[in-house]
Amino acid sequence: MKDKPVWQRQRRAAREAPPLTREKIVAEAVALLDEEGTAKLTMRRLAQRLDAGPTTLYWHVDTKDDVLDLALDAVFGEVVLPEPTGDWRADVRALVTGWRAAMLRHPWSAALVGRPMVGPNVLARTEFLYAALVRAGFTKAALATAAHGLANYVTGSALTLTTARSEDGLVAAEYLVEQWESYPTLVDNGHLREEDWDAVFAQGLESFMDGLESLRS
Amino acid sequence: MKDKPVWQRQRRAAREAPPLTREKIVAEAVALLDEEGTAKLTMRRLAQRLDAGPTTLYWHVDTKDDVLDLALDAVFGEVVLPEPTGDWRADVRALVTGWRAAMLRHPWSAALVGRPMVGPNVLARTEFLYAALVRAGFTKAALATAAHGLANYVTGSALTLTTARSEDGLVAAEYLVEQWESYPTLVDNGHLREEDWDAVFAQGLESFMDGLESLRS
DNA sequence: ACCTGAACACCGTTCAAGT
DNA sequence: ACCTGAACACCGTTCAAGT
Repeated sequence: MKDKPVWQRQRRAAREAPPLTREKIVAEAVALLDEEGTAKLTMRRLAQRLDAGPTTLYWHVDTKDDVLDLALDAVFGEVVLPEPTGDWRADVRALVTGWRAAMLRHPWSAALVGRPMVGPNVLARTEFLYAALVRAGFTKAALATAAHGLANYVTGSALTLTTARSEDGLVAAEYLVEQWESYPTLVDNGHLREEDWDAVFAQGLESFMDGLESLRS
Repeated sequence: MKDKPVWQRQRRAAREAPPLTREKIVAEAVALLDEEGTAKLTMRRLAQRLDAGPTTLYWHVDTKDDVLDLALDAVFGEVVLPEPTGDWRADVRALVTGWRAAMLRHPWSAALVGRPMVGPNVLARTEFLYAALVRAGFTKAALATAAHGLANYVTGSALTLTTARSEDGLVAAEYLVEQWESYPTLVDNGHLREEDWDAVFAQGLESFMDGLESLRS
């Protein structure tokens, strides 16, 4: 029986080296998004970076939206789950600060929040948030208010900040200044020209938690 | 001199009837988005609805993103600017409630907030918000905290709600229930299964404003 | 089980040309 | 001043076929 020609053996070896997995696809998608942003994420370009044919991805994933969902959940995987301390405000603060930091490291992520978030990493963090609030004495409507309010606050803050920092955002801020006559209060108070976003975030979080105190039972 | 043939005169008349304007384009875009959602908005389909060639829109608008920016600003145009009452909480509550309602009437709008919002309608509402807060005694960092926090709270709430109500959102909620063992607190407390979203929103808003009181000077 | 190429039905946008 | 059609350089996704 005749042996296979060299080329074929080389091809096989080369191909066996990196068997594509869903994990690799997601990791590469995150890298692509970090480097070039949402608009540049294409199934074809993603496949190219993985040395795969453009249609190969569809064996591991059903659709491009799947890739985005998985990438977003991967970002949440970076959020460390804090050790519960017994102080609900400390627990919430720790979680939510890490949550925001992860989104800021991946500026494309905040804008993806308009899709249902039921990935395991998201749910684990949300579970922690609920658990911390339950321990603090929030129940029923008050619990829903606190949990959704806090989650909305973090993601909203992250989205506002990444938008403001984007190229378009900086142009927009300059454009606003030119319109002092129409929007004096905005311009005089530096809307979109904030410098210390971290402090704004932290102060708002404390204020919100202050306001939630009276909802505990 | 020979008169023009009939067909030509008919064509002209027919064409002169609806001269395309940016306003008409935006109105039609909003209608299309309301009916079919963001994914279905296409320059070609939009043009078709306006009885125009696919490339005609580009005389009135530079890019598809322009259309989206204009459509989003149009939504904010529906938010009525309340009469200032002297009670800062009443003013903020009125503004922010109308703001949320407008976004809920156009469920696609919340997900568009990741672009810089410097349209005249957005800015007028934001100016009102800042002015109300300045009247209430917020300045500097406290003002930025209150303004951004409240804005993030509204848009975040609207986004969470429209996402939860979407087709994918309902599927996601069912999927979550199946995972009681992994996320007991979430499932037991009806995360994503909220019924009275209006109450959750209102209670969170009051809590936040409670917490902001101490920042006034 | 995993990967490929060809092909389908679309996209946004440009531009020379028309009226 | 406003509109058009043809054309370019892409898309996401399907599917029969390969190994």
